[in-house]
Amino acid sequence: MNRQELFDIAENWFIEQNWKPFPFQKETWKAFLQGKHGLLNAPTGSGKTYALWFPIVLNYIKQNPDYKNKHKKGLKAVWITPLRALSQEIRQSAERVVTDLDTQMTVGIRSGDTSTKARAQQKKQMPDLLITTPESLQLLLASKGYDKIFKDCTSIVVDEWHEILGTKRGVQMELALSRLKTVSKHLRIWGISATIGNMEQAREVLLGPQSEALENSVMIKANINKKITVKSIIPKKMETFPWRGHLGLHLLEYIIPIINNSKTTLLFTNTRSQCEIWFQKILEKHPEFAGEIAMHHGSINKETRIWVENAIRNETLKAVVCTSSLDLGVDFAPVETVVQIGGPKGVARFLQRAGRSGHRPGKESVIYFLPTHAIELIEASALQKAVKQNTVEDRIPYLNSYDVLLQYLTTLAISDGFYPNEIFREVSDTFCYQALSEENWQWLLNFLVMGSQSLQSYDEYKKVDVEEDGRFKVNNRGVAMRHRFQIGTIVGDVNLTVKYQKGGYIGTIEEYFVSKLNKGDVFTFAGRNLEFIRIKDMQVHVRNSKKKTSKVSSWMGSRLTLSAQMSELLRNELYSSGEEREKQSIEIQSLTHIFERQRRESIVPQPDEFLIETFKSRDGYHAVFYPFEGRFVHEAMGSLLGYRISLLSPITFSLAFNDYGFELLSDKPIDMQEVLDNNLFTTDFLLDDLQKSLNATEMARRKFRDIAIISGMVFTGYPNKGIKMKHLQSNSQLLFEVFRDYEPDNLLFQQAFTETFEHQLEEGRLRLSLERIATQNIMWKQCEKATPFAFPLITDRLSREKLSSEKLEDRIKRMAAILMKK
DNA sequence: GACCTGCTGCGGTTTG
Repeated sequence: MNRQELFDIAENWFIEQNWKPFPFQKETWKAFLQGKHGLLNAPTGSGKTYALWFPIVLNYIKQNPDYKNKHKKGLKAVWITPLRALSQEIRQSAERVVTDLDTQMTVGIRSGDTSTKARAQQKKQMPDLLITTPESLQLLLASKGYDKIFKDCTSIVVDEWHEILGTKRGVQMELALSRLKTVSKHLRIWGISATIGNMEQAREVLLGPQSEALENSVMIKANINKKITVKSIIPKKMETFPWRGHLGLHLLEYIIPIINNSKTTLLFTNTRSQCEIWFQKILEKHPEFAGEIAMHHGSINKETRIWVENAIRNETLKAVVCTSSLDLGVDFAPVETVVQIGGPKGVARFLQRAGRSGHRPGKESVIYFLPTHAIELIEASALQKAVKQNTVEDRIPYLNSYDVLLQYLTTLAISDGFYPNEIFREVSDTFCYQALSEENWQWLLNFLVMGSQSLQSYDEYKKVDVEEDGRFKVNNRGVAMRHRFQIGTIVGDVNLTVKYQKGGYIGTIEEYFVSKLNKGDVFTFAGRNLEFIRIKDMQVHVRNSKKKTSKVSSWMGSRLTLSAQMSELLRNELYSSGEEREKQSIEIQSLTHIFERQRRESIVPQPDEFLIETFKSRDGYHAVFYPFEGRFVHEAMGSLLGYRISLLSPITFSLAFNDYGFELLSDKPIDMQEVLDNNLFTTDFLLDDLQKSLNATEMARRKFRDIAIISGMVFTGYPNKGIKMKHLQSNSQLLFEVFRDYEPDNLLFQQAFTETFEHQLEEGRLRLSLERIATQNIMWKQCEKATPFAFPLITDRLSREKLSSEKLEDRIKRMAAILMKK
């Protein structure tokens, strides 16, 4: 069958379905059938699965003209999804293509949800088309004879590539692909990605920089312009609208008509506790919604979440309060309206959420933005622009993640073993390890065989043997077993399960929250009021309570920072406040009185200006700086500046920071003129000063915990045996200290610092923003008291507390105490 | 003078 004939089949199929073939699908089939690799830039709900299942099956037909009589069994294509929950839908589209084209191909899913028995069965006879996760793919690479499984695999599709690109799961994917390129001789690699800023780089990471695959590849853009309408909720009485805060409850009544006027509404909150509070408050103020609204976040029991998802689909719910747990996942056609409560911190996240509504081709997406404090209205205005200009963030790929590489090498060593030369070539073709030196490679190999220099006398770190023919192989079954348990790069927090005494799981909660509770205390979780009874076997036993309570479960998640794009948009909106009123957005207009007050007491900076405010209060001498660069950069810049000032004359500061700026507070006045004269914002010796200024070691220590687990140095325990937090924490800490004292050139130890600077403190952005400040005029204003801009910062006691090592130790002690009790 | 903080995701024998 030639290509044209195949093409006709496909086209007819589309006509029969009464679907209009989108040009991008034809384009994809064409490129695929020509043997090209590619990256398909298409949003969810655009028929992207058909765009690839089709050519995959057509290609099989092409290679087996007699396919109806003689079906050739064996794995032909692998579809990678980062979310197990998406597998079913992907399977359905595959099955439809397979049956409609009248082949006998089989479709299967392999993930953590697949039973052990089914997995074993599956390995004996692989389905033709397999849907799986990055982790399960690695587990396949960890089994003997994996090369035979993948020998005739012709295609691998990485779905939602933008989601995993900037994560260690992405690195894991790069490594798997580097192996499969060799094992599967006729492999086509395709990625599917939503629009991101660095689309070209996304392709490079997927296929390998300077690789043959990249040369023989295409980028296909679906160009489906979705109409998105953003509506900001602007309080009628701005005068009483708070300057700070994050819950946004004072605007609760504004969303009631929105919920009433729409079939189904999703309310996105930024944190799980915020989600709990909003759910509770809506019901409290509007009991008529009882049974019609629900809640969804990552700590709620899975069954409940699935129930909620289905209820959305069946249109039995009016509204769901949720966190980003509903960002991705099953498409909810009935969702008409989306509300974002509080700043989404990034444009992509906002668009993603907007796209959850109006999920039908040609339908408009509507998203309401509910600000939680005054300055967030500037963000609202910025988001309006962002949507118009189609701005989106980059996803920055990881570089040199030695921990993931060590895990991967161990994976290969427990299956068939590997020859270093062959694997080195493959690995150094990936984006992540393109700069991997021969010397570091040797270090890693040595680490596998000997443990590191300082761990040589401990046998548990000697995992891999070198065979006579030079093959690296794990021969210890215990090592192999434990490694399989621990494949993956997601290191979760240790949580306790919350359940009723007579059974019935409600969800998970952090130990630190429970540690604050006493027997009989009532707290809100998963929308219920629960009475705390006891902790037993890592479980929190509770019973329902009618008592009122103000204790709402909270979790210590990672903190979101304003993205670089959002920051820039925000600054631009701020500058626009100086323009004529007609040119301003309604959000900026609504802030007029705040801007006026800010101008009265200080200034609103213009593009060429950098604002510093100083004033004195009961608490001491305040110096507030406004780079508008997001909290991470401010944390770094604040400590950097504090350190540099203290070099001029001894002085101690406490630091506070938020997304808009940072504050140095001291009991002595700062000689600001001296600060300005000494050019303290310079990028010279940046890294060095940063190291000295903040507790980089403490931050790195926290990063190291993940690295130690991913690289396999610390074992997280057997399934269902309960994880001993104490051990986990202390083991990785112990290793960290050993390396710090005896082996500072250890690559994993160093990686902890690299990750701290690049990912936590965003050194690159810090540098850029310092350079920007260098070109601006410094506007130093000596104020009487806190200005509207300064107010949120100086009252932010929470961010002022810098994490100290004592805190961590306290935490471990508490944990140990709990473990001892049981 | 305004203030209830901190997301998501996966995996859990193999081999004879």
